[in-house]
Amino acid sequence: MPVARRETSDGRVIAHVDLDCFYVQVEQRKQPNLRGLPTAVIQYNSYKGGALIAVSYEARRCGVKRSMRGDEAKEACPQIQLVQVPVARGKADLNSYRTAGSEVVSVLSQKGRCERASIDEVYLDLTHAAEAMLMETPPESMQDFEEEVLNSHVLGLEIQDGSDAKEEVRKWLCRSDASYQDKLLACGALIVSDLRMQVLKATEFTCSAGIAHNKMLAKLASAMNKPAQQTVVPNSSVEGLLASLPIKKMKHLGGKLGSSVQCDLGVNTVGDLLQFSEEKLQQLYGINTGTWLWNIARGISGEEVEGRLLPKSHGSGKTFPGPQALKTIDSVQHWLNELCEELNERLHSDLDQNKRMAQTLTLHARVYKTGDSDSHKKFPSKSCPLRYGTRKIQEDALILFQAGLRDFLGFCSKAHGSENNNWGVTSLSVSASKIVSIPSGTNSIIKYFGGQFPSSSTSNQSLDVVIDGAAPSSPSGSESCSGLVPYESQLEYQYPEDTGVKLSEACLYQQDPLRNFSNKADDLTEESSFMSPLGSGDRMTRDEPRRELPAKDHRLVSNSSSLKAVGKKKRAGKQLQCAITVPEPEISYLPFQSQDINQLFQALVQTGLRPVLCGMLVRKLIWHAINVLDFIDATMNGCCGAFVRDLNDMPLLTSTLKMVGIMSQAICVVLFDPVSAMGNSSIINFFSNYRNTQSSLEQKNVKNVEGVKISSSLGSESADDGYSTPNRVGQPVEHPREEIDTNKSGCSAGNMPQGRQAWSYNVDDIDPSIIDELPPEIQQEFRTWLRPHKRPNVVKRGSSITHYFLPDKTR
DNA sequence: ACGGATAATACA
DNA sequence: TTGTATTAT
Repeated sequence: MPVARRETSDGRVIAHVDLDCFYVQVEQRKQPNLRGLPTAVIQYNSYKGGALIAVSYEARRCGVKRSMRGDEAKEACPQIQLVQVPVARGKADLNSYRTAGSEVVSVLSQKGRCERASIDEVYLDLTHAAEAMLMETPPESMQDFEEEVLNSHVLGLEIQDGSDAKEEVRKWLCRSDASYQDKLLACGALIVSDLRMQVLKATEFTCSAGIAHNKMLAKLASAMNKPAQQTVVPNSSVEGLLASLPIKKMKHLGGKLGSSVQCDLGVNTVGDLLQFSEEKLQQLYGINTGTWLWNIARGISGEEVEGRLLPKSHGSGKTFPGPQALKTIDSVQHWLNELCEELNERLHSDLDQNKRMAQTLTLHARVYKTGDSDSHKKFPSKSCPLRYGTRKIQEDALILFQAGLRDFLGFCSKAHGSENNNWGVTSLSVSASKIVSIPSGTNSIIKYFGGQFPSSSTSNQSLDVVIDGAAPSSPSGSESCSGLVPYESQLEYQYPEDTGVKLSEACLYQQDPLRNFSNKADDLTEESSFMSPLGSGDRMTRDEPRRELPAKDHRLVSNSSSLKAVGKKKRAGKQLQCAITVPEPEISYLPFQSQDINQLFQALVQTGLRPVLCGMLVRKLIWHAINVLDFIDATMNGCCGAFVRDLNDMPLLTSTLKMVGIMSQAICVVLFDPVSAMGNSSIINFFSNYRNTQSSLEQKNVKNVEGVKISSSLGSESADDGYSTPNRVGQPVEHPREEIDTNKSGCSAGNMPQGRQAWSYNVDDIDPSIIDELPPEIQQEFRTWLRPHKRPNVVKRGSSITHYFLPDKTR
């Protein structure tokens, strides 16, 4: 349910744009001879002519409906042209539609904030553009209008019989006695019609649109006149519209909730909800949903148009209906491999094109169980940190599946090989989520404060980058993972602590038997090596087997302007030495070295910004640092990354949450002063101040956490992956049990060394106006930290460890 | 258990 | 937090 916000800030101009039968249009653009013909897009030709997923308006007029089968469609409309969805790796490949959708977005995102709501829908916030037009060139001053805008539909505008609709629309658009809001909508209509023409020109796609004062109404309106038309919803027509709008037509009410509402309250239309008090609705449907219902009955919807042009997750899935159900681990592995390959491809596109990386891998499956009583039990979804590289994703996905299967089957079933007659997989999907931008944001901040950091000038030298060829990758291929591996044995597998270093080194450089067979492009990224700043000895000098580095692979070539390649050997002793290979040039981060975080904070304070803002900046920097390390880890499987992985690479462990705080600390220490992480350092001291505030309960938690850590070398290790071997270099962190934060410790100034100001802060106490002090290009990012979300339905459970470094997104 | 593949979001 | 459920196209 959307956030139920009460404010009726409805001077806004919101548009919803919807591509008409989008997949059909994409195919028709590919094959122009299909234009104007009744056409449908189908996938999987095999069964009953395939499933219809898009139907042209010509075909709809013939009575063809989506969710018909290809055969039925032929029956209803013999002339229909059926086009198949492209197939890749044995499954539907929707990429052409995704890119076509992006083309449209790039046109539509020009006149205001744009939210890509789905592959073929966007919301636009055109408030500013409309206001500007009203100021500069109001419709009433215009001589004539484009034909297109005169085709708009204006809800509630009476068109007399025999009168000219376009003339009526023209008059409505330039009514000088209209309300301010209506005038804004008129401007919106002009803008949207112009945008739609631009879309047509640039992409050859037609779309329909709704223009209203909020998202909900705009969405309703865009569906009212299709295809290739637009509809305006003036305030005056809202009441009438909702009064006759069936509940189920409303977004979010098309399913069970809508049915309940109809049932419980005995209502049919949205307007019928007007008679119920907000309290009543809340009492029935919860605080958020109740308020939301109360609002929509009045045409109120405070949802913001999110400025988001890209998807928040990527997924690849396939169903195996009926007889096609997968009955063996091997077949599951085969399909997982295909799905992961596609996912990997898309992740790499996203990385290349958008500089984003996903952090979580999730596996979903539908599995039936024959015979057993609880055969309706759902197969559990499982997730783990996402490591980049096809094979890693494939391995992890299989492990996740096996873990899920183990849960699903319970302990009853013995693990016998790969043959199992008890179950069948009817659908598989892998998805990648928690996508973050890689640290160009840090860069932008640093640039903004460029040169203002005292003594932080070690700059590039502080991060020495080694460009190196490949090191061996996992020998665990398909074969070592086949068969049902008992989950417990994976979990318990561990390396002896004291031999950690040697062992990992040995593993790291062992010859990979599969290496010569690797020929996939992505292997380049997963096989790159990464040197630890903490590792003993200089591994770079070892004459390990090395793959030639193709110069053309830009992923392995760093941009020397921001990252210095120091060759194979240079190790400057005590300075931070990170060997980093970046997937793209341009990536630079932390071009300074801070002796401790507080110094950074102080440096920021000296720039004149308010301390609370500086605290946010510090956090943001560290937050990006975390991303960097994840990135390094994912790309390199390096030793720095191993730090993180020790703490983080625990697929399937639910106690990961507890680790986050400690992980953050480890990252911080490693990034800022890894050498000192081995001994005493100002950072350690800095953090040790927090130990005092630690409660005994928290101590207990930490203890558990450590226990978990020791026995949690799950996943890659079980796959005998030299890279993923926990690369325990000495003691990971000197004081791993230091508390990270408590809800209120917030960092009282008394705890601060030398009585400096605290750089921590409490989001609740922040005056949002501080953001205005920031440069515009950063403001937006910070705003999202402060944006209040919804009232929690339940009282927040007190978690003793808050995320010290992560921005508090929930207020 | 053929409305498939994919995405977002709310909630526990 | 992870995992589940709902909704939509």
